[in-house]
Amino acid sequence: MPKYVDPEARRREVVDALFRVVVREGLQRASLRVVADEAGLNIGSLRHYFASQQDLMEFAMRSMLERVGGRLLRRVEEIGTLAEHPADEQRRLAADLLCELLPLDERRRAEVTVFIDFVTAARTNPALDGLAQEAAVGARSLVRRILARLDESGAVRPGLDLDQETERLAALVDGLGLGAALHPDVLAPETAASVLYAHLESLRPPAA
Amino acid sequence: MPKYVDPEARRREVVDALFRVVVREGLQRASLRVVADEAGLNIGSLRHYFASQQDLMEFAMRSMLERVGGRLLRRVEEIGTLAEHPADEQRRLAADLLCELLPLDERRRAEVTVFIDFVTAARTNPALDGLAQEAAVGARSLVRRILARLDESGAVRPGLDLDQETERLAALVDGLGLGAALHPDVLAPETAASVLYAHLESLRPPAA
DNA sequence: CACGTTGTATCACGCTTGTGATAGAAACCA
DNA sequence: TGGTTTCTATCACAAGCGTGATACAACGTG
Repeated sequence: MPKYVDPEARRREVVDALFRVVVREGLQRASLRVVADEAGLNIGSLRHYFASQQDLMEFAMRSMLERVGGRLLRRVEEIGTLAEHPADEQRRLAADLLCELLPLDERRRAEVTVFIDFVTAARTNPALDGLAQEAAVGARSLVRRILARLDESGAVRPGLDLDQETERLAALVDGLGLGAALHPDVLAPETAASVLYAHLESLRPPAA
Repeated sequence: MPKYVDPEARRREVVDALFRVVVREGLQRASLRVVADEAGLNIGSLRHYFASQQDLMEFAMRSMLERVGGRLLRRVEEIGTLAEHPADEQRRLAADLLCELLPLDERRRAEVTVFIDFVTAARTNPALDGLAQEAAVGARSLVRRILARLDESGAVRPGLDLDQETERLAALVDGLGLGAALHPDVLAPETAASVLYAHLESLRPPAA
């Protein structure tokens, strides 16, 4: 009982293929023909689902951001109200959450890698620039919310400049992700994670 | 009295042209023809100074790293023995130095931008990978040396894990540079600098 | 059955790419 | 001056690119 192909599923397959190509050979090698091959599709079929190359790129980047963003938001949900946990655990949970943005396994490594390529490409590609901007704002908003919760429940030193700390933490995560993704030999992913945990520990209130 | 062209100067001109193209349109658009045009040269002339495209890319990346690295080392020299200054100023000088890696003016913005493009390209370009590795190691070595000096002269809290703090500071600078270069509207370069200064202040010894 | 939609597959076109080959001008040296 | 090296300029080629056009099978629907 054959049916029409689910176009949404097809698009997802194509995007997955594109991600594999990007991880393996970089965004600049992700031409329509190469992506089509990787997806086991004819270029004509691929073009039936994506009107143009720009269209594919834009859709792929949006998909990536939605996946990562969705995962993060879901994890925020799971944690729920941080205030129910002891302060040590609150900071640990916050770090766990942000570890989603570090290349600690194959999945996350792929996501970080693809993210880097798209974000840098967005600088000179107007079609992607809006999404990159969105991602930057969204990431800061998430970090800010985490810090605010920690602050409200007394899991971090009082009187912190949350705006400043948001930028510091966001930049730290970006830098750790970048370093661990591009130079795992120089910065081991586990080291990156431990630095992140230590950073959050450095925000804890004084012992007395 | 015409003389033979200084090939070294010519190569430098070509590399400068390449940098301009990369800043303006991205590394991906920096083809031999485009770079030659930007340099006001014929592609044939360009190829007289660079055997191949890979050769040009490699030479350009090495040039960039030497420029930035040289500037940093020179500034370390200028500062000399940090221990001669009061602790507050030592930390400020350290931050000043690292600000060389933030896009605080056109020159630094160009350098950071080109750096990002080359380092990400290096991931899938074996010819550039060694240089990128070198840069990553060198940056950490520099940061480590700065922190060690601050530590020796008591300008930072005693008992710090210098390895950990090196990675934290290096990642922070990377993240701030990346954010401010790619999304200056979201992260103003001056904000990035102030975050960097604040970070070093957070390492100061307790008041008592 | 017939008809419109959806999906797959190919061809051709114009363009850009890196590169090999070549020719000739310009500069230097003997 | 003649000869060698340095430099500029151009052509041709194969390869890859995005894309428009088209043909045809597969499918769902009336």
